[in-house]
Amino acid sequence: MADKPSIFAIAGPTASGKTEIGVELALGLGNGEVINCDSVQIYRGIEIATAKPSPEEMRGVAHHLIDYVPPEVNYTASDWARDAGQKIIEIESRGKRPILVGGTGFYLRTLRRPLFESPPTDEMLRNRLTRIKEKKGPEHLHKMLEKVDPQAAAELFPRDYVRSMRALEVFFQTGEKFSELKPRRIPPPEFADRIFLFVLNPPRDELYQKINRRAEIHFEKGLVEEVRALRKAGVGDDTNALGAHGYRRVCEYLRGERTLESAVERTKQDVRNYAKRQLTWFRREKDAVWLDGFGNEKEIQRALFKAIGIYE
RNA sequence: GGCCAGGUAGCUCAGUUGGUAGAGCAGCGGACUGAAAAUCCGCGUGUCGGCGGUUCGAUUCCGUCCCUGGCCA
Repeated sequence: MADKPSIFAIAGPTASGKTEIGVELALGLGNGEVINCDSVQIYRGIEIATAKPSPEEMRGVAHHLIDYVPPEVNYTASDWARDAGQKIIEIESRGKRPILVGGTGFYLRTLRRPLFESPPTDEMLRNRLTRIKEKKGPEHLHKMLEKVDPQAAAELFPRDYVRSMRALEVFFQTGEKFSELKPRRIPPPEFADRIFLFVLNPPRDELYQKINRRAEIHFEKGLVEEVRALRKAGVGDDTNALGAHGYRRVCEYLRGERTLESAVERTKQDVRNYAKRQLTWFRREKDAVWLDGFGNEKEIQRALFKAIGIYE
């Protein structure tokens, strides 16, 4: 265990400077390679509003799991955990150091503590359940779940249809109850306890200002045109890719459901609320080491280097 | 300058036939086991524009002043 090196993970809210400090760390280690841990940067073709690192920002550091899934595919946390796990092994086999960088807390948790064995999403079934939800309301799915798996239902809020739906899907696909499958944990991968998590935590008001500014820049840089082109190429409004921040609101605008101005404002709000939820998520990761500032600040970078024992 | 309508939570507003007030949004906290940039749960004290007056008691009625918007000069 001591013979294998640590794997560092940089997390934190959107716009907190994860990319910068991640690259800095890779360079500091001398042989680091970044593995993306962001559920949207995964997708190819969606660019402007995703904060994907540019070649200049990468500064020669190799980046993995970016731009490698077509936008019409719905990629999931378990897909990422599988791919990231393979990448870690592959990178280490070449004698390099993988660094996980990204703000999708669920992905990171799934990598460290694998989900229990359950079938992949059945799109047909999900569509059917979605139609039931739209027709009879989210609570109806919860009522259905109460009948087949009362224990799982008891742990969910009736309106939380995403979770009711998944529990129903698992039951219909396997005949087994979600609540009974849940304790059957898959053991964590070998590298799980070599992962050391750092969380950026900039001052809230500054973070929000940066988020607001960023959203405006995305629209100025042609976000609307990008969405138009994607839709023309056949990417559906209901895909994960076009559900991302900015994209989602632009789709509503293009469907005539809101004004362009309200799309900009609503996007800012979406991202602010999301940043807050990310912080809530990472507070739950008890082993995380918090870095109170933006990742592009020298002081914060020094704090990180000091914490992991790299001295300049 | 005159007339009218307003000034109530960070914003938009509701309300109190006089007993010091409440929604939405924002914001804050939380949950999260194959959609996670998703989905869901919880949290509402603020000189009710200022100053006087009437009243046991005024944010509510009266007077006056200030501010905003509209109309008329």
